[in-house]
Amino acid sequence: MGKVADLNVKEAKRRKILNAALKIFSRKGYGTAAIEEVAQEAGIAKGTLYLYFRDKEDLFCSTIMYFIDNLAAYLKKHVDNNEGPLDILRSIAYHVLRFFLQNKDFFGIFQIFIHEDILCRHEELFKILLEKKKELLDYEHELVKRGQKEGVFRRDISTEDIVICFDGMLTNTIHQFRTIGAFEPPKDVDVKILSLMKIFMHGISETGRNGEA
Amino acid sequence: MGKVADLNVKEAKRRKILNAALKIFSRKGYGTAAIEEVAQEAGIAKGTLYLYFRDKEDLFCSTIMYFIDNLAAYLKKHVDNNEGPLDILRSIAYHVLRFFLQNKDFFGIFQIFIHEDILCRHEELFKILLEKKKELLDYEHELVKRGQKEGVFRRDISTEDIVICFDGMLTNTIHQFRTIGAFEPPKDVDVKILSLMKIFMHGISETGRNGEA
Amino acid sequence: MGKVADLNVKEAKRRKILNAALKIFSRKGYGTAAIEEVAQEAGIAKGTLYLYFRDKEDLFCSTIMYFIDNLAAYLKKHVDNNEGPLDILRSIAYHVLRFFLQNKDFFGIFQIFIHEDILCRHEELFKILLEKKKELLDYEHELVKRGQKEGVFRRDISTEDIVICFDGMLTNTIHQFRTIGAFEPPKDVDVKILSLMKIFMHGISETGRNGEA
Amino acid sequence: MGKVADLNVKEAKRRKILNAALKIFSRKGYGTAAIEEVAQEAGIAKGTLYLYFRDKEDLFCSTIMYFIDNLAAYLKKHVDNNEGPLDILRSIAYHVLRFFLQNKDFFGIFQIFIHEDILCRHEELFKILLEKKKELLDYEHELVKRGQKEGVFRRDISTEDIVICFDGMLTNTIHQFRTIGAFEPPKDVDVKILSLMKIFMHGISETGRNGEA
DNA sequence: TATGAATGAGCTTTCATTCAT
DNA sequence: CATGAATGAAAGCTCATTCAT
Repeated sequence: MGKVADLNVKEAKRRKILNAALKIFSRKGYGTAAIEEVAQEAGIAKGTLYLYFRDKEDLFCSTIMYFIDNLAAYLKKHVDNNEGPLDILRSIAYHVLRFFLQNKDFFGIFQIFIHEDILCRHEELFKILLEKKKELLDYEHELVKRGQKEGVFRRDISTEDIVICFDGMLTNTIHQFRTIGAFEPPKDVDVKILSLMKIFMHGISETGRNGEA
Repeated sequence: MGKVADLNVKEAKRRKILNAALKIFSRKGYGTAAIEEVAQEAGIAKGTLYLYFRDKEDLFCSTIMYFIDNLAAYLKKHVDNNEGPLDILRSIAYHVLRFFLQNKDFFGIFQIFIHEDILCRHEELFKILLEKKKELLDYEHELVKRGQKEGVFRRDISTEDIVICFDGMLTNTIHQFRTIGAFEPPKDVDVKILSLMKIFMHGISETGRNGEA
Repeated sequence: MGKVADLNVKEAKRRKILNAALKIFSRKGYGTAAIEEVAQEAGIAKGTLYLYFRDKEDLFCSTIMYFIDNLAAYLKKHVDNNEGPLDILRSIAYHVLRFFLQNKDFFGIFQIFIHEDILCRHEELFKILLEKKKELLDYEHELVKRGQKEGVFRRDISTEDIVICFDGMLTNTIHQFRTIGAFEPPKDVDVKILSLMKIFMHGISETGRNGEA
Repeated sequence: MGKVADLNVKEAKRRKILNAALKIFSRKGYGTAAIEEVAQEAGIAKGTLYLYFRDKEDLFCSTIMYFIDNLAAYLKKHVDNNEGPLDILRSIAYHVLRFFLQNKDFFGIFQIFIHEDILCRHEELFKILLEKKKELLDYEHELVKRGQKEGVFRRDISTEDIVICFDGMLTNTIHQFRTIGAFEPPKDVDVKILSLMKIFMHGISETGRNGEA
C-alpha cells in the first residue's frame, strides 16, 4: 500500500528523469550534455538526480537501456509474431518508424549509443547494452532465416547481409525524417514503408531479375 | 623556394593534426574529446595546435571538412563518370566502402557530424558543411534520376526514396565493418558489394517481382 | 524569514569576496591578479567565486563599484552638508583621508580604475563607472562654485582648476600615506589636513597676496 | 667606427623597443600587455626583443627608467637652475606639463610605476627605480627648503607637505589633460600654470590671509 | 643577428559530485 | 527525501620564453 505507492512515485520520478536525459543527451551528446540541464528539464534539483542514479555514466547507460526497453516493449505490443516472416518484417519497419516518430529523441540517443566511446569504460554496463542490442538484431536475423527456409526470401544472399540492408534502409529513413522534420504521420509512414519494402523485396531494377548483375 | 617549402611543411603539420583530431573526435565525440589528447596524438604541444586552429570548434569543423573533401576527392579520382548510372552507383558503393575501410575514423567523424548538435553554433561553418553534404547527396540523386530516365531504374518509386535506401544500405554496411572490425579488403568488399547491389537492384524476394506487394 | 537570512548570508559572502578582490586587485592590477588568489583570500574555493560573479571582468567592475559606493556612503554619513562650502570641503578632505586610511586597498583600486584600460571593453559597466566618478567630481565642483558665489573663494580662477588642485593635493597626500605606510591616525590626519587646507586657502607665499605672480 | 656605428644601431633599436613598450604598457598595464604586441609596435620579431631585454620584467623596468631618464634630461635641459626657487618651481611645473603633453604615454607609465606591485619582485631593479624616483622628489624638496630659507615660502608648513601639494596639483592637472584629451599647447599650458601657481602661492581664499584657518 | 614556430606553465572557466540543511 | 551552495579536478586557451634556422 504505502510502500507500493511510494515505489510508484519513485518509479514515476525516475522515468521523468530518464525522459529528460533522453532529450538532453539526444541533442547534445554525452560529453556536451550537462547534468544541471537534465535536472532542470526534469523539474528537480541537481542533487536529487543523484538519489536515482549513481553518476552521469549510470544515467547515460540507464537512459539507453530505457530507450531499448521501450522499443522492445513497443514492438512486442504491436508486432504480431504469428504472421509470416515478410509480414513481420514489414510490421517491424512500420512500427519502428512510428516509434521513433512519436519520440524523436530516441533516435538521437540511439545514434549516440552506437557511436560514442564512453560506453567502453564501465565494462559491466557496456556488456548489458551490447546484449540488448544483439537481442534486437538476433530477432531480425532469425526472421530472415525463417523466411529463407520457408522459401520467401532468396537463399543466395547471406542472412547477415540481408539484415544489414534492411536495418540500413530503415535507419536511414528514420534519420531522414529526423533531419527533414515535418511530415504527417501516419499516412506518410505507410507510403514510406511501401517504397522501402518494394525496394527491399524487389529492388529498383526496371527489368526485373533477368540478367541479375 | 623557402616560402613554398615552408607552406608545404605547414600544410603537412596541419594534416597531421587533422588526422589526429579525426581519430580522437571519432572515438570520443566532440564534448568528450580533449585538445590535449589530440595534440599528443599529433606529437605536438597543446599550444602548437592553436597556431593552426582558432579553437576547439574550429578544429572540429575543419576536421569534418577535411573528411568530406577527402571523400569527395577519392570518389572523383576513382569513380568513372562516363559509365551508366548503375555502374556508377556500384562504383560509388565500392569505393565509399574502400575509403572508409582505409580510414575507419572517417566514419566515426561522419556519424558525429550527422548527429551532434555542436555544429549549430558557428552558423557560417555549419552552412558550408551542410552544402558539402548536400553536394554528395545531390550527386547520387542526379544519378538515380538519370537511371530512371534511361529506363534502368523503376519509376514507380520516388528518386528520393531510392537514394535513401541506397545510402542506408551502404552506411550500415560500413558501420557493420566498423563494429565487427577485421575482415580482409579487397575480396570481402567485392563480396559485400555484390550482395548489397543484388538486394538494391532485385530485392530479396524469392519469387521475383510477380505479385509485388 | 529563512529567505531573508539567506539573502543576508549571500550578501555577506559577496562582500567577503569583494573585499578579497579589493586587496588583490589593489596590489597586483587586473592582469596580474589571479582569481585563485582572490578565492583564497576570501577563504572560498575558486568555483564558488563564479557563483557570485560572472567572470573576472565582472568581479573587477563590481569591486570598483563597491569601492565607489563605499566612499560615497562614507562621505554621506560623515560630511555635514549644512555647513559652508569651505567647511564642507575641509570635511571632505578630512574624511576622504580617513576613509582611505581605514582601507588602504581602496586607494590602489582607485588608481587602477583611473588608469587601466580594461574597463573600455564592457561598455555598459564602463559607463556606469564613469557616471559614478563624475558624481563625486560634480559634487566638489558645485561646492566650489557656491563658495565663489558666496564670496568665500576667489573668482579669478576657474572652478575647474580649483577642483583639480584640491583633488590633486588630496590624492597625492593619500598616496604619500600609502607609500610611506605607518603613521598614527587620527592626530596626524588632523595635522595633514591643516597643512593642506592652509596651502589650498592661502598658498605658500611668505609675503601674502601682495604682488601675486 | 664600425663598432661605434653598430652600437648606435643597437641603441637605436633599443629605443624603438622602449618607445613601443611605453605605448603598450601605458595603455594596458603590466599584466595585460603582451610582448608580442610590443614587438609588433616596434616593428620587430618577438624573439628579437629578447636580444635586448632579459625578460618582460626587465623590459618593464627599463621602460620606466627610460621614462624617468627622459624626464630628468628634459628638465635639465629646459629648467634654468640659476633662478630663484619660485621661478624654478614654476618652470618645473611648466616643463613637466609640456613633457607629458608631448608624450602622453609617459604619464600612463608613470602611474603604473607608482601603483603596480610587479616591481617588488626583482629587488635590485626596484631599488634603482626607487632611487630615481627619490632623486626627482629630493630636487623639489631642496628647492622648497631653499625658498623657505630665503624667505620666499612660508616656514609654518613642513617642506614635505608643500612638495606633496605641489606634486599633487601638477600630477592631477596632467591627468586631467590625459583624460580630457585635446587642448592646444602651449597657450593653454601657460594658462593652466598660471592658475596652478596662483593657488599654490596664494590660495583660493577671497579674503587673503587674514584670519587664516 | 633576427626570426617566429614551438613549447608548456599557468590562467580562467566549467561542471560532475558532495553534503549540510 | 529534496535541495542547491560549495567544491576542485580537469578542460580550453594564452603567452612569456626558447631555439633551430
